[in-house]
Amino acid sequence: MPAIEASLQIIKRGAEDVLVESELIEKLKRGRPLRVKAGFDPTAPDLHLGHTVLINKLRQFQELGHEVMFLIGDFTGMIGDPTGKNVTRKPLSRDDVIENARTYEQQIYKILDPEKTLVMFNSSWMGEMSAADLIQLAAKHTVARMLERDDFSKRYGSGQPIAIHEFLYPLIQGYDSVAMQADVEIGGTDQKFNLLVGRELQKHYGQEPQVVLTMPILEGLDGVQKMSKSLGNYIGINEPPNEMFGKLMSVSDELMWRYIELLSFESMQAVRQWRRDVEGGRNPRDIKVLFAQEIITRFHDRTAAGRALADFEARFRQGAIPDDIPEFTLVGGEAGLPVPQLLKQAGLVASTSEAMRQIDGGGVRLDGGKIADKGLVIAKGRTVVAQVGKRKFARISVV
RNA sequence: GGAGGGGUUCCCGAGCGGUCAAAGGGAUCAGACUGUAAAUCUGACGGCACUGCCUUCGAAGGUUCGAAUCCUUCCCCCUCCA
Repeated sequence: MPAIEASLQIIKRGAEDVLVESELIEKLKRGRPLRVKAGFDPTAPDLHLGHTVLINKLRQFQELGHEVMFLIGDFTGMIGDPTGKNVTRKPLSRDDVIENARTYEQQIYKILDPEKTLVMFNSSWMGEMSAADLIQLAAKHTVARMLERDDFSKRYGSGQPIAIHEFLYPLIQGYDSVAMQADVEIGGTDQKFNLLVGRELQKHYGQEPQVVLTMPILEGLDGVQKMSKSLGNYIGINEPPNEMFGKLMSVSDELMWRYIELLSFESMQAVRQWRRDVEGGRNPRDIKVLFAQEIITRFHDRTAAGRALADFEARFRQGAIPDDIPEFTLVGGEAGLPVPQLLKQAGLVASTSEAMRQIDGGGVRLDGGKIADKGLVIAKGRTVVAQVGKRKFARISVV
């Protein structure tokens, strides 16, 4: 195992907070592998780069010889969230959870070492807890302490509803640490409160409290809100190389540095050099390209990364149509298929109304040429390449 | 248990019998400019068989020639008191 000081440097890289650092040093000094916990929601099996900030950190722990416990919070997922606002969030069945877990494994092992990763489910201990046990657990915390949590106090203060079960979630998450005997728990900064509840509960249950390590939350493509699937501002790690490249290139210059800091495996020295280059007049775009190549190589491979770059250059420097675009065969009437219909059926727009607006706004091209006539009909037997905006393409045959 | 306030289109938020598919802002999309960056400017922003028609203002009924706006019941949220 590497020297304590070196380990500490790696662990702290990019981290927001280490609570409590002296305790971490104590734990490291003992020389045995630490049990490192990180919890994930069972409902979102499509991982995006935001999730990988945490997973990258877990990987670093593994490289230092520690044991990673990847916790899937299926218990709460199976209860579902009865809050009125989230009606879409339906309870998950046992099968859903297992399926999701499998998808998780598939994805996280692009980063983590399967040999050193333990996948766990909190239903295995929470499922056996009785109502009496739960009340006992709830008795270990007070409402006042719960209201210390930032979002609770804000919501309470501004008259937003808080359902009782929301108070239970931090307790359950904290109890997971007890059941898992975690030495370290990693989470986003937004999880800080919950992670600290784990420390409290561990003390109550006679365990040494875990060290809490928080990682910054990665902003989404908009640069403002956190990256999340529901906000649509994410880059999924299973996305095709071209998509990834396009999205990474659309990241703003300021945000780019944030992404590099939290997602790149480049050394700190290399990143510092990039910064100096840009300050000295180098186009930030060049750095973005290098970074995008690294990420695509991580989740696909080097060849795919190269192809994505070449495709990108062709498309946006020379206005060419990309190679692999979705193909559709649509059924038209006697006369053929009106363009708004065609765009809608190919999924390029959400409605024919939108299609018409896009045509009015000059955002629609057929075979590379802008069209202005909303009534245009594509005759049977023709094949056209339709384009809406800069990035949506489809090759459509009308039969 | 009692008293009061409130639920409007993706979000915030105006409207309080006709001129309302509903002001304004944000988000979003498209166009121009670019480095598919930012900023800026322009336009759009419920749906459709689109010069018209259909469905929206918590839900269901009702009054009216006409309702997001008035009435009734129900559901949900918040505040204060207990």
